[in-house]
Amino acid sequence: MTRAEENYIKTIFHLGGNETQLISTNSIAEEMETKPSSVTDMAKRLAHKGLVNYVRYQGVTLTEKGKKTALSIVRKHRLWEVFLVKKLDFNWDEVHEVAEQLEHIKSEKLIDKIDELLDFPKYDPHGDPIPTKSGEFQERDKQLLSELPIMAKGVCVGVKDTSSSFLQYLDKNNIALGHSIQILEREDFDDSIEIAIDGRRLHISNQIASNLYVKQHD
Amino acid sequence: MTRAEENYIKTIFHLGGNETQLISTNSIAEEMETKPSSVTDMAKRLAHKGLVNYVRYQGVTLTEKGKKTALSIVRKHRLWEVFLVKKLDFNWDEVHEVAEQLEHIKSEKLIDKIDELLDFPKYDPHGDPIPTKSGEFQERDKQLLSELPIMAKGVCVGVKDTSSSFLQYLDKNNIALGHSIQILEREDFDDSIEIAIDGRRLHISNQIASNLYVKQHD
DNA sequence: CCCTAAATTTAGATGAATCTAAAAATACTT
DNA sequence: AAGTATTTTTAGATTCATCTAAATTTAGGG
Repeated sequence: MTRAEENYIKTIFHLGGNETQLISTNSIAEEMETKPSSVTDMAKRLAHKGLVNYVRYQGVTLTEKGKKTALSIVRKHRLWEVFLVKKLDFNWDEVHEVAEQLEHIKSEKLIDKIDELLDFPKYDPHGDPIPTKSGEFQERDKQLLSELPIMAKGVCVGVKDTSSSFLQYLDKNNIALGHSIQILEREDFDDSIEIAIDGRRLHISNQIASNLYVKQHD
Repeated sequence: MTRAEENYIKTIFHLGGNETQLISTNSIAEEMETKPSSVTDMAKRLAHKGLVNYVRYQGVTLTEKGKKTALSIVRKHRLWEVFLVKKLDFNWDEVHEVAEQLEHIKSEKLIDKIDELLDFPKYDPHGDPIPTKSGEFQERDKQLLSELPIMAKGVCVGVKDTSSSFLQYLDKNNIALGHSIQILEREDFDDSIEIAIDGRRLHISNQIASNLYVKQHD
């Protein structure tokens, strides 16, 4: 598999690879910042290799083989992210681009050893689950903070946006995975919310709240 | 820089990149298991980028910029090899291909952190020196075991051949870097030698002896 | 249900990296 | 010094991954 092929497979997976619904060439192109015509070309190539089902003018879905490939890449990406944070003291906002390169290293032994060195982590630094070696993978039970009812409590378990600027905002405001959050008030006008976190009160916009995942508890 | 360009620069360096003498396209092609015509093409491209001096029908040498690039790649390769052996328990005969991929990862911070994690090693698992971040690099004082005079003693400091089969031969016979070796006898007929190592006596062929580096002592 | 707008694909071009086969330059040899 | 052998380069083709511009298909609105 070439690097480009792997990147397409990964993108298709992120765009809904586990479902049966077709992913449009346009959405792939947008996500990858490339042109739809390039996606069409690649869709044919991937279909030829048995990694996707391609229906002209409709879109693509991953085959079983494609899903397996995607999970293996996602596994590598997320394990490398954990490695960078835990072993090399990278901050969680600077791991993405490097992991983007490391995920293409071809050595089963290498990634298994990294997994072992990290003591088989279940989640990456952004709270996303890490597929197992055998390809098991389950989304965590979570919801967006913006969807939590008023007065409800939850633990911060992940982020939707992983951009540097968002993660740095969270750092600056001392919001980290594992923290408990309670929604105190919701402003009707702009859906901004007042939260309690770590004994502090904080006012955050809806844009922030709709990029933070929490797991509700009582 | 593309991966192919980096690989050419690295090969030219290994073929005598520090000297002023021109490296022939043929020797590069042979080393890289590619065709001379491909090398010619790439030589032009690299010359255009200011990484090599290319003289038609004569060969190439690295420019200062090319040397700096080569040292940076060699540094990455050797640091990754140390990482694989020291942190992930790879054997020294299985690190080469993986390091060959890892050396192309583009992140200055990553390699500096790896360097730090390993406590700034000076030599890779095969005894080759690791260039510093600033590009300082000096070959170790060493000679081939086959060139040591009779009764002379030396410490094993490196290997010339890094193939799996050679390294596994050394493992099997308990010859490792750091061991002391004395030459007891040399057979005129085939230049094989009898050595003392670790209080054992061992008979080794000239082919083995001429792939093991030692530093002579008294 | 037709017609336009949007999405998608085709056709043709480009650049990187490679190859083969033929031509050119250099090196050897007598 | 001439002729042959070797090395190196050129020319032309191929594959991957991409693009632009034109053509085609699908979808939505009156």
